[in-house]
Amino acid sequence: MIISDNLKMYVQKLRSSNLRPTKQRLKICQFLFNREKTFHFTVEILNKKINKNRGTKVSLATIYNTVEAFTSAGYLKEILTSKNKSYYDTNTKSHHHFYDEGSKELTDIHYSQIKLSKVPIPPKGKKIKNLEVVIRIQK
Amino acid sequence: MIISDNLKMYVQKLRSSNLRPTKQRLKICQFLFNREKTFHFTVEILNKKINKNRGTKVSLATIYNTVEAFTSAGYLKEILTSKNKSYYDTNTKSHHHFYDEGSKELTDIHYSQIKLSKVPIPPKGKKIKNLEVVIRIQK
DNA sequence: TTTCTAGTTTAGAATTATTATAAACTATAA
DNA sequence: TTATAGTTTATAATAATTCTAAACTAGAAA
Ligand SMILES: [Mn+2]
Ligand SMILES: [Mn+2]
Ligand SMILES: [Zn+2]
Ligand SMILES: [Zn+2]
Repeated sequence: MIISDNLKMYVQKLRSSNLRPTKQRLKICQFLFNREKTFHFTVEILNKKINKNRGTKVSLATIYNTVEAFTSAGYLKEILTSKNKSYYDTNTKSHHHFYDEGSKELTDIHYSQIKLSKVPIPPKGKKIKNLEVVIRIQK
Repeated sequence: MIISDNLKMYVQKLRSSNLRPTKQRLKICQFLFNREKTFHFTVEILNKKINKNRGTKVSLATIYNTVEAFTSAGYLKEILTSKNKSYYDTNTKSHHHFYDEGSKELTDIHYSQIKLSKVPIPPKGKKIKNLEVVIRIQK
């Protein structure tokens, strides 16, 4: 197996978070992070894509474990949008989304594209943890 | 059984939506709508409250059916906030929420308390269905 | 008032997404 | 090379919700 440059990069990235660079994790890194644009996905989608072309299979449990590990490490962000499925995002910067109720797909909205000119003060003792907007759209 | 005035009102309300005024639905109406302030709940919470004091029990299936029927009829609104549990709201007007990640409770924010001075145009062919903000708070 | 029937309730089974378990495997430090 | 903690995996368990089908009932019609 030829170790490409970006593979070496992912090995470092994983090591820096105390995650061993296993072949499963590296395969998932390549798939998720070796791309230009933001990728939004559910575990179901990721599992299908990773295991599409036959070859060494990555188990569903490992897909779940890895998504959880990458989220904890800050490589992925969870987007709360749907009531019965978790969505994840390779764009970990603070930003907003369109959520298409028909196709069930998320699209990025750059943080500066929404301006909140009035925001209420949270109840005392509480602070705002997250203020990212999900705009629900449909045909 | 004495039929109180508000019970008669709920009978009409249900009939107007082609829902038969069964004793289960009326009990749930009394509990949900005979109050001053907004009530936010999950099916689990509603089930506990309705079946707290022993007496005639309403089955969990009926709680689910009724919440679904009331939501379709426009008497309840579903709030998408948590990844694995549905939240409902007796306040069906357009408004925003604080969601406390600790207590997992929703609090109303009046529609006028948040001002969005810049909102992106949705992709062509799509229109905005809902623009209600959930502000996640914690200690 | 009685009868009829579509609508409703219910217990329990099924489904879906996710998490837990525990045995087999493996990266890597010693 | 060996030891071992971390990882993967199949499978079981769990939690929320939906489905199923039999029993029940509201209310229209006879
Ligand atoms: Mn669910
Ligand atoms: Mn779940
Ligand atoms: Zn995004
Ligand atoms: Zn509310």
